Amino acid sequence: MTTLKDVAKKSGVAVGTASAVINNKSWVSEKTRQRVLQAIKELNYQPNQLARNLRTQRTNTIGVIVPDITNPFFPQIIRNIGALAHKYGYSIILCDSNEDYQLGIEAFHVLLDKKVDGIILIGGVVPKRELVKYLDKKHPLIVVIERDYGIPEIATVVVDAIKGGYLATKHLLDLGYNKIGIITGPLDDDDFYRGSFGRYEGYKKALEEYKISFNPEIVKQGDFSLNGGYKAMKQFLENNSQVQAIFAFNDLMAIGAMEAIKEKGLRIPEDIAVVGYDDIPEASYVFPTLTTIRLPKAQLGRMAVEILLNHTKKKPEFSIKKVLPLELITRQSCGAPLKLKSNLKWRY
Amino acid sequence: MTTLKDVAKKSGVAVGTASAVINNKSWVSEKTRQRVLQAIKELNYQPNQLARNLRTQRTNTIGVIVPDITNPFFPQIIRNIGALAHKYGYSIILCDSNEDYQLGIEAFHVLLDKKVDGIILIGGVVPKRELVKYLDKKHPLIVVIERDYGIPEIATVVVDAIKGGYLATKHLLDLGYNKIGIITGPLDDDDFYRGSFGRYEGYKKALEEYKISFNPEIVKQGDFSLNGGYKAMKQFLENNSQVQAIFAFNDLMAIGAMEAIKEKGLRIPEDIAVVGYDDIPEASYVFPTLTTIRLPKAQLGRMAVEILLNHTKKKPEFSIKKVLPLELITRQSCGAPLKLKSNLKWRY
DNA sequence: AGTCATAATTGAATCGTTTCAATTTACATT
DNA sequence: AATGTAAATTGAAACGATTCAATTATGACT
Repeated sequence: MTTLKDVAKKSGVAVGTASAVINNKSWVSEKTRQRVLQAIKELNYQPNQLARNLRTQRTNTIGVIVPDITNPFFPQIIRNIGALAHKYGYSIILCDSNEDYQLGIEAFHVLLDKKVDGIILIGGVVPKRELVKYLDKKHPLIVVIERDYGIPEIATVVVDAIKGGYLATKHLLDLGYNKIGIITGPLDDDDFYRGSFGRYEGYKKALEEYKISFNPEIVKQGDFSLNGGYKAMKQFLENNSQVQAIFAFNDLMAIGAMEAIKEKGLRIPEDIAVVGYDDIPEASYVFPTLTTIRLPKAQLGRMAVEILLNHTKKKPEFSIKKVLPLELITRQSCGAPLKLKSNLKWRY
Repeated sequence: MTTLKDVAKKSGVAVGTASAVINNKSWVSEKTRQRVLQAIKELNYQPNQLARNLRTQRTNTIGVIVPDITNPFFPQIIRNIGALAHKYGYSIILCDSNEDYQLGIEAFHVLLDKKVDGIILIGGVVPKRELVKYLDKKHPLIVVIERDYGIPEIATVVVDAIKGGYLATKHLLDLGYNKIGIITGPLDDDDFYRGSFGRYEGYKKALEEYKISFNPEIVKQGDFSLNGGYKAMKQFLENNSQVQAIFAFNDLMAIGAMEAIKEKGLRIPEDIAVVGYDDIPEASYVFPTLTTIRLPKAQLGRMAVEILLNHTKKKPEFSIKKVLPLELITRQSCGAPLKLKSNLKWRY
């Protein structure tokens, strides 16, 4: 291993000077700079990052925790985080909490241990109570995507989830569906609906606007997974709940719900319409294609990185919160309900 | 920041002893061990990993490079790598090369720079010529998943891809399809078919067995992406190539091909049958569901980690290669061709 | 030539651990 | 009590960079 000392010796300067060249401090004379550069090349010297990390207490690494890497929504965000971070010379340590708070907390501590320069939390991967414990201490900057903990020291990048929930529900109401079941995220002790709260509020707001009373019996809890959506939908179907449409709080659950509906021999949207949330790529190639709320995935990721790296030297003294826009994407899984259309019976 | 020195002072021992306690070396007496532990607790001491890393030249980190994190095949592997690594106290630095050799090479160098304890390459993310450059130098252990570079110093975990290609093709041949087009991975200057070579061989082997001559005109190059599959299929359809079935070298391209086929108003499998490769979750919920070759994704990931961590202290002196089993999963996208079935015309 | 400000350079201290040769302690044996 | 051996403990030297106060060189100006 060749070290800075070797470089210094070879080029006949002090290690401090060699270091200055590497970090191109302006005060090194051109002559010595060239000499050092030459030695670096000849010795094929690579600075040891570990020594650098120890001395500077920085790692050029940011930690990312995602709730479920197999949910196609997240890779889209991760890709953008990774690409932008790379551009700025940072790497990412990725942790998958598998929708499990315990794993999320563990991951959080690992990242603190590793002295990452910043942490990006995607979704509600760490419970609020755990997070607040670390705010008084010297902690790396934390940015949360798609979850608003309401903690001023933590930067937040979200979409207007209430509007999202509202748009999805309103779309169904406008088409004539009155009994709209919802499949939410996991209910939680101290973090209500794990951040799917906004969608929930939006749903209720739309109902209110259309003077339809909220019916808690057609609210089922999911877990943001395909299977969770499938199972929740099964409950709707078995309970003879008579729902005319379903608003699933993410696309994966929507697709799971569609599986259950098709399995039962019912048609989408003629018998039951479905709306999702996220707009993952799959939404446009499942059958029928899924109407959903599109989140700006690339922007969410990039914005989080921008915020993090802009404040990595010194913490911002004001609280940061960005709200990004979302939009309704209309596809096949919604349509006017049967009674308003032809009465033709046809099964898959 | 409280350091080991503080702990040592507080408990009245030398720092060497305190260090020994932390790394629970057996020769520390129970009495002093307790004293040190007590001090650690009272001071709420956390060892500084960066100092540790520098001193030991180890980081408890493994680097992972994937070709495309938005391809659902990879998150399944990543999850398993991450989970097992975490269990053994390791974190992963994830790099997404976006199917771009240049980015793959950059990622590789970043990982070497960061002094990761090992590197897992998934698929052909780094060209062979780049890899061999680093074999004479002191490099971390490298394990490659789903790609056989044929370099003894590099550990390899693959499936029997020739068998995979063979099974997929044979299945179609058995159903009566004779003209089977294929959509391969990217053709490459120095890395032929970027590791999709095995599937290609298997395809040819099956044809041979059925005495069907190989026709290079029905071989199209894809890029392992949905869109790549879509475009390749378009070519087949526009060229009036008369293919009766398609074997796409991964599921994503197969799904893309299905989109093109459906868009053209043709039926699957009645007009054109499709087989994929990987068995991503989507294969079972697209329409029609996709017949494919299932790869043991969890096992691939876990095996790579096992190999890496078993040899992280000292390099193995023999070359390691594991071949895992795969299987054909039959779903709706294949069936006997039209002439052998009913002649009913029906379009989507 | 002398003075002074500025530009370059030096090298020891530091970051916080682990490691290991040297030393001390404890205890059994004669 | 002396001796020998094994068990505990010590603390200085690494690991390889960055930082910064101190020093030296350079050149402009009188």
